[in-house]
Amino acid sequence: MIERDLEKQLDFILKGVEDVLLPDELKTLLSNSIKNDKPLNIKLGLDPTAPDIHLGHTVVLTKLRQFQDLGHKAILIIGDYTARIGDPTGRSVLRPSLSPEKIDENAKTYMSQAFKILDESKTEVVKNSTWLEPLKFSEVLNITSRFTIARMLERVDFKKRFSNNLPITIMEFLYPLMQAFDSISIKADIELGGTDQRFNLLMGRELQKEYGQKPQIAITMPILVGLDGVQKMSKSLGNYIGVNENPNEIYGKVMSISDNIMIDYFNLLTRLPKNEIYEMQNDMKNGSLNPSVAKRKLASIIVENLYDKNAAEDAGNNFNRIFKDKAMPEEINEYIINKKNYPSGKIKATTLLTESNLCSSNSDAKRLIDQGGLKIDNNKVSDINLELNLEEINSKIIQKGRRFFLKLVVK
RNA sequence: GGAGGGGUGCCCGAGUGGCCAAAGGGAGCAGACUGUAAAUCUGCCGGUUCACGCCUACAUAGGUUCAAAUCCUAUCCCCUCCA
Repeated sequence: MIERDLEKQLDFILKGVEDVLLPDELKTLLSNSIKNDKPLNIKLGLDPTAPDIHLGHTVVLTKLRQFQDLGHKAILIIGDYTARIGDPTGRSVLRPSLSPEKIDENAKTYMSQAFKILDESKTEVVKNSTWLEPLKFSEVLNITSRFTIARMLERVDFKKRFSNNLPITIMEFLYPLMQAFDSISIKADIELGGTDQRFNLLMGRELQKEYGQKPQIAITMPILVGLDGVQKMSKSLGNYIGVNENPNEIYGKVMSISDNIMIDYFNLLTRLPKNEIYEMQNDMKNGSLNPSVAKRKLASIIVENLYDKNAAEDAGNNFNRIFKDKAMPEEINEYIINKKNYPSGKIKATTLLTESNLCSSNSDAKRLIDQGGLKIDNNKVSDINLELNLEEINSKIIQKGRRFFLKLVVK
């Protein structure tokens, strides 16, 4: 079951990672696992604080999936107990705590999305309330006695808050310890996390040592840049691709990323071998590979990962149809016009655009027409004041720019 | 508790009485180009109007002025320093 070739394993494991603590230990760990044919416990903890995930979150999931592919055991920890505190990482204020119901609800949607990446049949899912809830206070004391305040304050978030006289609750101090305790409970060999998790991952090592376990290897993954190519992918910045978006949308959004962040995406979001990615990079550099071809491949892989091969193919075809052949997509949303609302039997083109939400205002609609961006049944409209006869436009297709289509239905 | 700085359009940010619907950048939209929804270039980018204009807008509420984002007063919020 386990990939026998150590170099091959390393090749996949190290692809795209930000940092490994410690690389030498990782090597021996892997070769022992191969020798004894014993899969490693790969830990990934998720706090179900946000219900929706985007590609940025899948970086670490993809890495975990890669471990699964290599024959290791993925253990996904739902931080239902830790979520009650909230990870203080990157926070300058105390997180509002979530109700257990909300956490449960989040966890469900979170999981269903995470399993688009992970192989569900090979994933062990556990809630950390399983062991954190029944923990005795004496045990908590035992854990806390092994760490000092100074050690905790090494952490930047805490240090900043402390020196700025912002409150840090003792509870928050406990967070990294709880996460560390998770590692003990499942006997983690390797824990994955984002770069910001570095401190927490290290705590796991320390505590494992204290408990006489072999300390875990910590592997951190870099932050994924968003569609703008500059800032990190995040929902609030609007530069994200949601895991639940439809295939066409995902495909198109991937095609809209800058050529120069493509390789990062290949490294972090696909499971292609390192050398294949390297080759593509080279070929693009020397001109033998057109970047658009590579990007199509990327888009297609990402859609396939989240859906399936067919969806990826369809999305690719759809993209060709619209942007290469400049034709219409296969499926077009309908927009229903209610005759009753237009007793004259006519509707202004601008009104239609705003009513259907293609444009945000009449001025916007006028601008669009003015700039030559409106087509009705493939004919460019250039008259701002154009009035359309309801009978005539039934089942016709209006197009805004290159990407937005609506099929009119007059009822 | 004291001292100071600040709140501007979707975001960042300039503007300190009229030339301000408000520089510049980003995002967004459109056009050109392109085997890319890449890059690049061009235009647009509060609402309404064919247009002149009008309306709404620079934290909130009042006020001074022919005229305020800009001055005054009060209120709310944010930040920095001191205690």
